[in-house]
Amino acid sequence: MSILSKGKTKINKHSITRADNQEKILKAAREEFISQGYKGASVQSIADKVELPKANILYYFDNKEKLYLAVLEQTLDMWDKEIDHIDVNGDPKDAIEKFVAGKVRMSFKEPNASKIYALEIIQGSQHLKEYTRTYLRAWVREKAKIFQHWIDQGKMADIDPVKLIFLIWSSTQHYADFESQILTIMNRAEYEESDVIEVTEFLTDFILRGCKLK
Amino acid sequence: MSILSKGKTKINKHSITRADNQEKILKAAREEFISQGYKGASVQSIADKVELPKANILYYFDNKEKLYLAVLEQTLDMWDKEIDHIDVNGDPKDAIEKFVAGKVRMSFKEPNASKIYALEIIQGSQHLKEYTRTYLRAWVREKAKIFQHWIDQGKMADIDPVKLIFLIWSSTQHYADFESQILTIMNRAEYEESDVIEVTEFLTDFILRGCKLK
DNA sequence: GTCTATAACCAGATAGAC
DNA sequence: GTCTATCTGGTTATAGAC
Repeated sequence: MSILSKGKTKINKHSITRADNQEKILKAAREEFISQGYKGASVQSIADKVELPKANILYYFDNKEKLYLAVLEQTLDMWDKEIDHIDVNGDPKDAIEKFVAGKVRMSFKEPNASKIYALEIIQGSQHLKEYTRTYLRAWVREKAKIFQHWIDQGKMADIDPVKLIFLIWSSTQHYADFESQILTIMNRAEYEESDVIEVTEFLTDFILRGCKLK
Repeated sequence: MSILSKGKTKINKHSITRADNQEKILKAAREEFISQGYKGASVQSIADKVELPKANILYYFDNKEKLYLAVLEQTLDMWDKEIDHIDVNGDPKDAIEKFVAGKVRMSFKEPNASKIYALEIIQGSQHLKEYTRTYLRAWVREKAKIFQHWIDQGKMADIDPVKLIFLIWSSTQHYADFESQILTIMNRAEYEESDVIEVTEFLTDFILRGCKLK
């Protein structure tokens, strides 16, 4: 079930090709919305990419705005599945290692998920205010509480847990969002598997030290 | 002189009001380009904000694309002035403290400069490829060399200097780019002066520890 | 359900008066 | 230099054939 809406998806004999088409459309739409922006994205151009008539796209998703919302929703669902759960019963070193590694892997494997989300937030979170106010705020407070618990037990440095979460988010997502800049600076055409490993090692190491866990 | 172009600006008796108008237009345009995206931004809406006829804006900047480029250029110039110089003769602790503090101050004082830049990079750096390939790449390599020098002297932890620079960029700019998300999560309407101080303290402290400088 | 053709709209750019 | 009025092109969305 989705995070943004609670609607049910009907399954009938047509739904296989339709679901298949919808997947392809969402992927193409995400690329188009990222490179051209919301207004700059044209439904025609998305239709061309998936080789379907423009009217079909609008038939599936009603209009451009709903298509964009579907892209955002799919992104949030993807993240929700992927984000490692920080368990109060574990120890902080283990939790941070898993959290950082998960976020780095996600940034390299699905950079577009991070990008479309970043674009939306930078432009003012118009479509995600409610999601942020309810779901994300609760998530941050819950995790911050766990970190604070560990701090109170003297298990890690006495630092602001919320700022720690922001630092982990930003430093990991940077490799997705600023991909084009990083590749150009390093004079490379694309990321390699070794980059994922090196960045994970660097960030876990650095952040653990910042938390006095190493 | 600007980073992107090397053109000269003529100064005559009309240039005072013209320069004044251009400043206002660029500020309004930056806001419009951020909230609406490049294609979504309308010259009419920028004209309305500065209370000038649309044709005047186009007369000043020739066309929408050149106006956007002027906004980017102004942003880069602003950053260039602001970014603290890391001096090879100084010590790493001092350099990082100044660098982090400068970036945090800039993020809180001029969030829109960071936002318009982030939007451009996330969307593929189309207009900044050349700037990144030449100017920014050289800047990163030069600073990385200085860090490496300090590492070789055993003055700080043996970590990848380029990844350290990326971490400082991302963790500081996050407070500008993700402003809307951070404020919503913390249930606040806007940043306060105390936030600048707290974030600066948190980040310098954390990063210095990551570099084994504390 | 699918697709073609078209309506209705809006934006950038410019011609030309002042 | 400044501004009004207009042209032109491209977009979403829909009506209606298949």
